[in-house]
Amino acid sequence: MRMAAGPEAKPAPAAAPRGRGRRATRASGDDRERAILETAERLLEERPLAEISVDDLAKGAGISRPTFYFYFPSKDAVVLTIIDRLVADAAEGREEILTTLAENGPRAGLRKSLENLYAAFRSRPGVVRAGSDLRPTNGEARSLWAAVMEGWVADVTAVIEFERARGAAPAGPPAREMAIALVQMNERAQYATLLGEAPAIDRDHVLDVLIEIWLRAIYGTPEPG
Amino acid sequence: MRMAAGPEAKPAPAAAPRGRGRRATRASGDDRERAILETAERLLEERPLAEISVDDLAKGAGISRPTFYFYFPSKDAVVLTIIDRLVADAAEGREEILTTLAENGPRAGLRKSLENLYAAFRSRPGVVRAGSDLRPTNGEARSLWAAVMEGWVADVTAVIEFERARGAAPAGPPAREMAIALVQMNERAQYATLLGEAPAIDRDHVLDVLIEIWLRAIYGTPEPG
DNA sequence: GAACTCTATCAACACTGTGTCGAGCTCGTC
DNA sequence: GACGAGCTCGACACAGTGTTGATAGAGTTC
Repeated sequence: MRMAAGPEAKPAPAAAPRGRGRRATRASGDDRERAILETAERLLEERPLAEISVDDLAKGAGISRPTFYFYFPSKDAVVLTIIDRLVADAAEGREEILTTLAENGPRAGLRKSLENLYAAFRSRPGVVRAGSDLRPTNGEARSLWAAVMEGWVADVTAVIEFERARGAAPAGPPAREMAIALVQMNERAQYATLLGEAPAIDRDHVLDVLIEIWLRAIYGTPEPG
Repeated sequence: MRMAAGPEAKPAPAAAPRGRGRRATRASGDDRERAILETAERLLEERPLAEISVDDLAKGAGISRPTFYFYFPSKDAVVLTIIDRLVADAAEGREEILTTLAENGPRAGLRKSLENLYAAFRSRPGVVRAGSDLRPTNGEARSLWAAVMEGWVADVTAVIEFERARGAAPAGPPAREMAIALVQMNERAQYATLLGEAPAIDRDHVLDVLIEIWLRAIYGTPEPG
């Protein structure tokens, strides 16, 4: 299986490489590129990635299939471009989580951070699903998501360590491993809810439930009897 | 996209319908069917499902591609058969979780239940990955897994409600929604660890970390400062 | 022991989708 | 007015799926 996308190792003279799209240019065909991306976003909200062909994208953008390949090296590359942007959007409004927590207190601060984080995702479930669908077959999708997860894990690890250091949170498992579990829980639970999966937490409760578990996991010690 | 497998609505006279495999028979060709399943299991530990073709399965079982279709309606059907069995294996040794908890106490009981639960999965990571890879494109895989999750969620919901009723656990979010989040966390974290994903909890710590979070989530109340 | 049936087998086909090649069009500019 | 760069697509080669139809053998049944 060929690894999709990535600018060719061809000449590509001047002009900065612009993401996963066309081989460095600035001419008019930018419209086409945008049309392809918009078609993909639209179709992804209608049906899963596996049911969208390169031809669908080409037709949707008003070009032929071979012409599609002038703009993108594969269907995957289109989706990866869209995901890139989504992830960037999600990261954008994000403030330093430690600051948010300090300013608002644990519960409200956590809620603020997570609400902000998921805002971008909630509006494009189809894109989220596509990204998830891509991971099994596409190494680039895997490493992109891995990097995103790693970022969140690092943040949360810092929070846990900070709270433990100032005596607000009790000792427990290694902060990083707790952080991984919590971030993964959020990923999974939010995804299930967003895509309307089988057992899933109700849309209006997800954050409440997840936050409560985070707080208990980080600040609480069980005294089971 | 055709929905894979399922016994045909054809005549199929006597003989109980035997899962997703051949159209009801008992003749010699059982060997072939087994050979296909074994080939699939073997190849899945070598490479992902997407890189295994029907031809690979046929060749591996010493038959031609059309003959494969005599035994299974599709590649997906083969994988679903394997998953069915894996899930059955996993459910097999399982005892009533409430009993286990009552007998061993929360921490040890939970550990015992989860250890037992994951024993079957740990030995066949390739099959687990295949099941996961199948979900995006195969509705049957989705509902099979949904049913499995639903079973676990029901068990855990019962545990939480029981512990709350007897005063061992404090009130909190609806038991079922907590259960969903916790079960989903386990699914995701165990999967990441089993498949050696990017940020993942260390193999030797997963259960410890997950159990600690479960205990704190179920029995603990945070008093954040 | 001829006719009949039912399992099992595969060569050849039809189809869908991907990605490539090469020829050709349309500009701006030298 | 011709050269090159950006852009376009018809036609191809390929890989994979699922189907059809013909056939071989094994096991009744009369």
